[in-house]
Amino acid sequence: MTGPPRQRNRRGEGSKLRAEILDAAADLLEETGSEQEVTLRAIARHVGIAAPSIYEHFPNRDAIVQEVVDRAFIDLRLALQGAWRPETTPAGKLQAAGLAYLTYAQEQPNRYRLLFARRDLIDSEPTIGPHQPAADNSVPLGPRPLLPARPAPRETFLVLVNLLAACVDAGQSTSADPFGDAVTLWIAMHGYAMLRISFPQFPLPKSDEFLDRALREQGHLTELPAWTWPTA
Amino acid sequence: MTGPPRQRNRRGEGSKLRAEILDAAADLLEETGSEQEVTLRAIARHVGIAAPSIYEHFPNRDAIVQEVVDRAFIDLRLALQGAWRPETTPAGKLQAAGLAYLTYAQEQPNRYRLLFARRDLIDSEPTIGPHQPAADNSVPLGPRPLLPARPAPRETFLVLVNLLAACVDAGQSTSADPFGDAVTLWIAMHGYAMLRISFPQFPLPKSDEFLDRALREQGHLTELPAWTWPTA
DNA sequence: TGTACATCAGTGAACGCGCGTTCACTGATGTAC
DNA sequence: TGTACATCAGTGAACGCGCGTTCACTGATGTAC
Repeated sequence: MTGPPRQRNRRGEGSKLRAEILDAAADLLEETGSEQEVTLRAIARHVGIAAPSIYEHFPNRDAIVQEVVDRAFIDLRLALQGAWRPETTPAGKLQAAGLAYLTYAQEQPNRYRLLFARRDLIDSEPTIGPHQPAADNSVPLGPRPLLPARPAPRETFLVLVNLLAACVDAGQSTSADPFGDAVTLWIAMHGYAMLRISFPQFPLPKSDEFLDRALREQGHLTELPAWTWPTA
Repeated sequence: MTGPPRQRNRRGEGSKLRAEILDAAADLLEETGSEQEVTLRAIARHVGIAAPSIYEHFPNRDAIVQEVVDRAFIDLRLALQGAWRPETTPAGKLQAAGLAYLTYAQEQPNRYRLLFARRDLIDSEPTIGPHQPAADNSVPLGPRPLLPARPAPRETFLVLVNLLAACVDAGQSTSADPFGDAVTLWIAMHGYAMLRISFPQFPLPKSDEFLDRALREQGHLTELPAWTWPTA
């Protein structure tokens, strides 16, 4: 460790260091792009503390990474839910959330990739729900029982489902299967986001154009607001 | 190292070990799912040799991983190109290649993920080509100059472009921009493949249904052969 | 055909490194009286 | 107000481990004569 010794937190403020550790881990992850490089000692260096100090706040290295991933999913969900103004129409909300999704992936590519790369998350992720029969639009969108194991991915995806269902209710989408169409929409957005991360030089369409096309073709949206702000 | 000592190769057959090393590295990668776990010593253990023996055939660990990635891209391209019978129509070829793509990703998920996860590949991948004006269908599909740095990803993608352009020529696609539409098709297939890998339990559509929908909507195919073999 | 020797595939021991984790500790902060 | 003491945030040294890489070597395979 270099530099002047760190000012110690006062009594009762030990949790400040906990937050600093998590921030440092998230920073390191985004910088290095590799979960393996987020070592306990690298985190400690980044915060400016001795490595054993971390054990006051986390039982082991993996607990830190786990919490970083959970926070990343929550941040993504909050980004989607905070993307629109309250008075916006459902279609405008879905459009804004979609752009927020692509923007999140583009601005924090390594964090976004990590969301889908954790083996434990992959293995434990339960079925979100069966395909709903397309007879009516009554997708079970209310509060579902939260399974204890990592609800974050499910909750994030359900934002999309709910928004699309709201479009149907408002007559702005002709989707007969909002759940299934939200899945296809997600596939398109994920594919776009991942390819853009993997090959930044590849001539992908612009994100707003791609998103509008996906909303129309995969989400069966019939009315889409014009873009009023510039996108990449 | 355990077990009986390995039978040494005869003179002039040293390159057999080279192939074994590459195979072992590919196996390890698919088993562990993590590039970092493909250590030089783990490879040596898997082959049944002493670790330094590898240096007879590769300058260092990274050269092995690099070659594994290159081979994976080539294998994917060969899988696409070997997917159809010679007498198949262009639309049938594209359909078969698309299914081969999704199958490759599903059967070798970690290998597929690695294709898109190498930082050096990402940074060095040059622009494949600009969007072509949609005025005519003359996408430059002939042999392009192969840039020395990692042509494998480009060549693989160009298989899709060429197949879609052939569909246009044969009147089986109304695409006005085969290059751009192949990009969108690739986005859809990549999104499907990656989500299926990340969340095997998630209720995605079946791969043949998804593919046909993508071929129609993204590829503007007008005629699609019926599936004559079962898919997952 | 026999033998001395060169070649070459592969080995074993060792190196320095960064890692996660443990342990006994230090010294400033706050509290009891 | 002063002082002894408990608390608690954080430290420094050390551990065993697996890693990539190096080095001098071994011993079977093939060749020259």
